[in-house]
Amino acid sequence: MRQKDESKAQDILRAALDEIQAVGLAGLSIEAVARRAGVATGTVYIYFKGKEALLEALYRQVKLAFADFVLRDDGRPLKATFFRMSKAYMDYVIQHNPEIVFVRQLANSPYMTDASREVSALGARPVTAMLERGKAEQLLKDVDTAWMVTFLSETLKAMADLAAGMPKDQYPAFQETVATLCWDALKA
Amino acid sequence: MRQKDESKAQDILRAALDEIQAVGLAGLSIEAVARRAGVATGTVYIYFKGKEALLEALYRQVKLAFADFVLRDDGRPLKATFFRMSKAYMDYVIQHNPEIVFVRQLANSPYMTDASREVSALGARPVTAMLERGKAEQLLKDVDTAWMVTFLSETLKAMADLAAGMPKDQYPAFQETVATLCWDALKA
DNA sequence: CCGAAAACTGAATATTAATTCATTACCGGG
DNA sequence: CCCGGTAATGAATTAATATTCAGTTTTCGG
Repeated sequence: MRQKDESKAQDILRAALDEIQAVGLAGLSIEAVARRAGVATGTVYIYFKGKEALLEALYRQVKLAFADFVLRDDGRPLKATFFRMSKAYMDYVIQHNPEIVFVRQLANSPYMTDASREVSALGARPVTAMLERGKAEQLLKDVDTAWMVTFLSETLKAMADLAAGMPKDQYPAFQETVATLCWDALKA
Repeated sequence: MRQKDESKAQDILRAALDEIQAVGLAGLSIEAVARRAGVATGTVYIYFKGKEALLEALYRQVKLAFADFVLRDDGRPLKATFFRMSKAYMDYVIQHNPEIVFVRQLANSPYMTDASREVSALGARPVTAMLERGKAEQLLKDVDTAWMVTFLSETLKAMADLAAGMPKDQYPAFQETVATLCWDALKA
């Protein structure tokens, strides 16, 4: 009996991501996704129960890939870890524009399910852990961790956007500056 | 002959805004807007050419209202001014949450037209002026002003969002905390 | 090589929602 | 108080697109 080709599921997710960047979540059609992935519309329904399930799977994949990219707290001195993670975060935003666009658009859409919300918290886990350690070591302010996570995530995201159209040679200095602003904001 | 009731156009725009907050731009239907505004679906088309025109009119109105919202640098010591403006900015975002949500969602959607992009340009002047003064007085870091403006605006916007569903009595402390984070980030 | 089981197809169907329009309700002037 | 005209209505129309499914192709074990 013939086997499902799992790389096809990847093709479809990738096609959906690119299509969303092109026409937005509101303008996304399964037909366009299928065409872009080089399969028939019906095939999409073999790999995903429906549009909602497809978007949920995509969200999950994007968020978990992100967590991998930013990497775990490696136990080096907090400030070094903080800077490394902050810079990695900005790198990710710049190198993965379609993913960022998708996540932003899904967040306040009717496709945002509770399951996706859970995955989102999971993706923020490494950042959360690092900030908890900083608070425990009294190197960071005694401020609600959830507030800090939002502060750091949203600030880095917004600033990385700013760097999108910047000459490459200015970027390292920019990155250092932004990480310093964030560090100064949160340090005790 | 019967007159068009212009307050009805306002009702429809308001209903669209609230509906978008409830179901997102992707889930917006004219029927739901009409129901919320207490008119028939056809009536929407008397006041707006179509869905796209409605959204463009709404965007224009929201952006111009935001531009009218002026925070003056009153010449008091910089830190006091910084805190007052930061808090006022968050107040604005909280009091106009539906508008903020709408603007964010439209920005990454196919409804974002060039006309809307033009309307968007105004607004950050008072913040810029305050930051320039701080740099001149050497109270703030010597960092590109445009970067600082983005940092402050986007951070305050993101954090104010977080406060949207917070018990009222926690808000003043939250506001103070966030303003302090931003001050510590930018101070020399 | 064959048969079967599952993948794959894409046209047909169902659904959803934007837009239209024939009809009715309402207002203001004569 | 009645009439002309516009506002308002909401069911019908149209358009787009999500989903299904009967038929076809591919793969794989024997």
